[in-house]
Amino acid sequence: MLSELKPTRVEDAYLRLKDEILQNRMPPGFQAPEPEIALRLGMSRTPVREALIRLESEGLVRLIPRHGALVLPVAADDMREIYEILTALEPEAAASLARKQPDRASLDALEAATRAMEAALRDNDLDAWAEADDRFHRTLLMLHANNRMTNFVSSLFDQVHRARMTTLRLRKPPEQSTREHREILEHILAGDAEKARKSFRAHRERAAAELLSILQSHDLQAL
Amino acid sequence: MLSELKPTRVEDAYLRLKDEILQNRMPPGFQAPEPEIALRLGMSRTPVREALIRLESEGLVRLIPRHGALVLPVAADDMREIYEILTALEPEAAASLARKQPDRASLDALEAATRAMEAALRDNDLDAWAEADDRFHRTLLMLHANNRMTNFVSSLFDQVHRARMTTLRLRKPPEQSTREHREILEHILAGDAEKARKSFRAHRERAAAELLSILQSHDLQAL
DNA sequence: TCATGCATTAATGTATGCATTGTTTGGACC
DNA sequence: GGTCCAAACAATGCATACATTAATGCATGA
Repeated sequence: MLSELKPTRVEDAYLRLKDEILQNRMPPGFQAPEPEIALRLGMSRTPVREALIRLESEGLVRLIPRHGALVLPVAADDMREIYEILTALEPEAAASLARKQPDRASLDALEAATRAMEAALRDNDLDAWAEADDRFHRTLLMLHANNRMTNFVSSLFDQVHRARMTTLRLRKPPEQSTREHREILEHILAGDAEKARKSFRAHRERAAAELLSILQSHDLQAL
Repeated sequence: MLSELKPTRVEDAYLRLKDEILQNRMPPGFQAPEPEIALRLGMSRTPVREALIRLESEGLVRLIPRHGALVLPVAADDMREIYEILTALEPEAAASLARKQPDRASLDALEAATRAMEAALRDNDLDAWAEADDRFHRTLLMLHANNRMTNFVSSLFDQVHRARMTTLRLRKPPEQSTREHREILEHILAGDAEKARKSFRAHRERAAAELLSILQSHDLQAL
C-alpha cells in the first residue's frame, strides 16, 4: 500500500547538492543558474528547482531571481543566531532525557559517541573527533523524541558544518569539549536533569565563544 | 536593480492556502489532489506544487503520494513538541531583549500589544485578545533580531493557531495570561534579563499545561 | 573615454505534455 | 452477497515548451 521506496530525483538532487555544499566542493559564493545545475546533475530543471527550494528553506542556499542559486556563507552573525538557538534547545533536550531515565540501551549510542571522541582525541584524529561530536549531538536529539526540534536543529548543524571543519584545525585539541560531553552524559545517566541542562548550556556557550573568537582572530568573517 | 516587487503565483497560492487552513476553511483532514487545488486557485499545478511543498515544510500539510495534500491536524503530541520548543526559545528572546535595553520606541509596540490585551479582556472581546496576544509574541521575536528563530517560531505559532482559537472559548477569561504579559514586559523594561526569562518560561509552561488539559477534558485529541 | 540606449541573450515563472504507477470500478465467478 | 481480477482511470514526477523580463553586450554619440 504505502511502499515509499522509490528514490525520486528531487531527493537525489537535494542530497547531492547538499553534500557538495557541506564538503565545500560548492563553496560559499558559488553561484549557478538552474539550467546549469540541472545539466550538471543530468536532469531537468523541475526536480532541481524543488531541491533548491528545499535547500533554501534550510539556509544553505539563496535563490536570487535572475542569478540562480547562491551558496551562502555562514557569517559571524549567522553563527550568533545559530548558537543562540542551540544554546536554548539542546540543554532542554538533555534535561528532558535525564528526566526520562531511558533504558540503558538507548544511551549506549551516546556512550559510544563519547568514547569515540575520547579515543579520537588520544589518537589526535580530528576528523574522527568531529564526526563523533556530531554523532553525539544528533543522537541526543533523536533520543529526545521531538521531531520538530530534531529537524530544525539538524538543519542548524548542517549550516555550521563548514565553519566547524575549518576552525577544527585552527584551535587547540578539543580536550575541554570532550570532557564536557562526558560530563553531560554522566548527568543524564544519573538522571539529574538540572545538572545536565547546566552542563550542556555551559558547553554550548563556551563553544560559541571559542568559535567566534577563532573566526575573529583569523579574520574569517564568513565561511 | 533588485525590485522584488512582483507577486508570484507561488506566493499567492501559498498565502491563500495558508489562510484557508488557519481559518479552518480547509479543516484538518481535508484532502485534495494537486490538480483540484490548482483548479480552485485558477492556476496550473506547478506553482501549487511549490506552495504545497512549502506548507509541508511548515508542518501545515502533508503530501501523500497518490492522494494529494492532506491538511494536518495538530494533535496533543504536536502541542507537546511545539510548546516545549517555545518554552525554550521565547524566554531566551525576552532575556536577551532585556539585556539589550532597547530604546523606548522599539518597545512601544510591545506596550501597545499588552495594553490591547488588557483592553480586550475588559471588553470581553476574545478575538481581539487573541490577536493582541499573537502580536505580542511576534513583536518580541522581531525585536530580538534572530531571523532563524523568528521564522521557525512563527511557523510554530501558525501550527497551533487553530487549536488556540478553539480553546479560547473553552476556558475562563485569560486574566492570568494577560497579567503575565504585563509582568514580562515590566521585566524587559527594567532590563532584568533573568526575571524576564523566568516569567516567560512560567508563562509558557502554564499555557502549555492549560492547553493540554483543556484538550483532554474536552476530548479534543487533534485540531 | 565614457555614457546611453537598443538589440540580444538568458533565466525565471508558469503551463502543458507524457510516462509511470497506484487506485478504483465493474463484472465474472464462487 | 462476497471475492478476485482486469481494465479504465487518475495523480504524480518529471520533462519540455513558452512568455516575460532582467541582464549583458555592443554600437553609437558626446
